Amino acid sequence: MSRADSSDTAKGPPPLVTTSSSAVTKKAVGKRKRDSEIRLVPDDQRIFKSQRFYFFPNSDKHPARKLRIAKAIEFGATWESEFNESVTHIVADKSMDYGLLLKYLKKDALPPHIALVSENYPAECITFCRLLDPRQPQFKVRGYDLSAAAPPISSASSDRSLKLKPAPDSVRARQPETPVQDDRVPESPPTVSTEDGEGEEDRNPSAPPIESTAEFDAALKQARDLRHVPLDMEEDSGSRPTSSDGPATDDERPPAGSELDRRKKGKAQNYQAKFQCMHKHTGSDENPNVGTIAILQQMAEYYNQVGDEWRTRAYRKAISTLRNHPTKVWTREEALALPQIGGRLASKIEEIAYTNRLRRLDNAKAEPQDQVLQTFMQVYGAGFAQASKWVNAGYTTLDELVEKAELTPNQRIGIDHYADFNSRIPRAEVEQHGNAVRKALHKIDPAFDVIVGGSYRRGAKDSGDIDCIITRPNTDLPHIRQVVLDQLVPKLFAKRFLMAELAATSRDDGSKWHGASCIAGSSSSTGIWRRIDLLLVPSDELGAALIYFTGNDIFNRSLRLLASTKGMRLNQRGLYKDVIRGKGREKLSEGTLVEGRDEKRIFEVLGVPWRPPEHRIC
DNA sequence: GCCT
DNA sequence: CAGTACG
DNA sequence: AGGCCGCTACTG
Repeated sequence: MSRADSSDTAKGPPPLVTTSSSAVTKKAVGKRKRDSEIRLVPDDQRIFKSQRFYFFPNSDKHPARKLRIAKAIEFGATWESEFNESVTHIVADKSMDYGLLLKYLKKDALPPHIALVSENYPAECITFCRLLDPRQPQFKVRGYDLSAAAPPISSASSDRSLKLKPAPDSVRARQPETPVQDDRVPESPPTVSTEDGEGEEDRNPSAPPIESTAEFDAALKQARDLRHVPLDMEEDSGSRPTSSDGPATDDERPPAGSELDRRKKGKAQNYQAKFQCMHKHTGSDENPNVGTIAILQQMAEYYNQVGDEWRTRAYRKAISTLRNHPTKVWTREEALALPQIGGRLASKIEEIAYTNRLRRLDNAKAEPQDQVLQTFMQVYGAGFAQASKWVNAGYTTLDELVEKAELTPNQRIGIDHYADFNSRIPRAEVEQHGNAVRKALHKIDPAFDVIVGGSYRRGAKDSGDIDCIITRPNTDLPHIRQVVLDQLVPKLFAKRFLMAELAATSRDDGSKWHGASCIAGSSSSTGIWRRIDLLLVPSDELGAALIYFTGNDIFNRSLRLLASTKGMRLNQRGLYKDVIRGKGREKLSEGTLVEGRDEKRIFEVLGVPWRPPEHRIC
C-alpha cells in the first residue's frame, strides 16, 4: 500500500489542484465517507493535465457526477467552478443538450475552442490512458452539430482547440510528451460505445426517454436558481431542498431496467433472483464488464491463495453478477444496486472501471512468497494448510519438496506430474479418455453407461480433468462398485490406460474413484497424465448425479442453497423435501426423497427453469 | 467479501 | 478428526 | 453476529 500513494501524498497533504477548484474540491470530497480525499494519480498518468473542465450541471451534488468530477481531478484536470474562456472541455450530463447549455450560459454559440462532450468522456479517456478526440460520436451531446460547430476543421488542425487554452506555459513546457494527438485515434474505442447503454440516447435522438423530462425541468430550475446565487454558494446550500437531484437520480442510472425490473417483480421472484442458478449464462456474448471481471478474478485468486475462502467466494459471486449484467458498470452506486455486490466491492468496481487496474492487486501480486504458496497449492493433495507449512518450513521449489519434505503418496504423484495435472485437456482428448473407459466397460457388460460430465458436458473447449459417470439401468450401487473395482479398474491398469490411483472407494461403501489416466499412441498428448474421476451412480440417482457432476461448482452450491431455503436439500444422490432444520440450516431430519432419477424434474421441483449444461456456468 |  | 477434493 | 453446499467422499 505504499507505492502509488507515496509519490504525491507521502510528504504532505494532498496537492491542491487549482485555486478555483480547490475550495469546492475539498468540500465535495469532504462529504465522501470512505475514500475521503482526492488523490492525484502519478504525474505521468495525468492525462487531463492542463485541461480545464466545466461540468453541466456544474455541481457535484449528484453522486454520479460528483464521481466524474473527482476522477477527472485525480487525473490532472482542473475543475472550473464557473464558466470562463479558459475552459477546454464542457462535460455535459447525458440528460442535457446543447440548447439548454446555451440558454444557461446565455450564449448564442459555443466558442470553437471549447470541446463539448458527454458525460462518458472522462472515463473513456481514463480507460484509454489518453485524451480522446472529443468529436468521436460516442461523446456527442444532443443538439450539438459538430460539423457546424467546428466547421472546416480538418485533421491537421483538429486538436488545436485543446491547446488554445493551455494552462500556464510553464506547465505545458514540462510535459511535451503529453499525448494530445487526437489523430492517433481514428477508430473509436472498440466496444465500449456500442455496448454502453448510456450511449443509447445518442442513437435515438428522436425519441428521448420519458424520464429525461424530470431532469430537464430540474436543470432549468437549477439554472434559474443559480442565476441569482453565486456559484460557490451552491455547494454550501445543503439546506436547500435539492429538488433537482432527488427525482433526477433515476435518470442517471443506466437505462437498462434490471433494477427497475426487479423492483416490479413479485417479492418471491425478487428473492429467488439472488440465486445464481436462476440466471442463465449469457457469456457467449462479449460482456461489457470483461475488464472489470478480469481484475476481480485476479483478486479472487489472490484471496484464494491466502486462504480466505469467504472473500474468494464473495468475489466469485460478484463476478458472476457482473458477467450477466448487460451494460458496463461505471459507478459505485450502479454497482451497489446489483446482487452480491456491497459497498466494498462496489468501490473497487468503480476504481477498476475508471482506471482499468486496482492498486490493491498490484501490491498483492508483488509478494514473492505468494508465488511459492500458489505453486505449492496446485500440487494435488496439498491445500492451503499443507502449502503454508511448506512455505513456513522454508521450501521454495517443488524439487526441494521431493528432496526434504515428507510427502503423502498422492502429493508425490502430484509433484511428479505437476505440469501434467495443471495443463488443460483438449476437448477431443477428453472424449478419447471417455471412450477408453466406455469401451473397456462395455466389454465387461454392454449394459453399462459412461457419461462424461464436468466442463466437458458444459461444452467447454478444454477441461481440467475427465469426469466419468458410470451407471447401469436398474442397477444398484453395490453391483456397479463391484464391477468397477474388480474388473474395470484392474483392466484399465493392465491396458496402461490408468496410471495411478489417488482415491479409491472402499469395497463396501463409496461411490467415487480418483486417479490418473494416459492415452498411449502417437498423438501430441502422448505420455501426459490426466486427472480422471469416476462417479459410480445407481440408476435411480442418475439425475441428481448428473447435476452434481456437471456443475459448475458455483451453480451447484447456489442450487443447493436455494433448496435449503425451501425446506429441501439437494446432494449428488437426490432432492429431498420436508427437511427439518434447526439453528442455522442444520439438518435434523432426512426428509423424504422427491426425485433422484430425473435431472429435469429436480429443476422443476426447485422452481428453477431448466437449463442445459452449457448454461450452468456461473 | 455479501447477506440476513 | 482435519485436510483435501469434486461439481 | 454469524452463515456462506453437501449430515458430499476419501486419506492419514
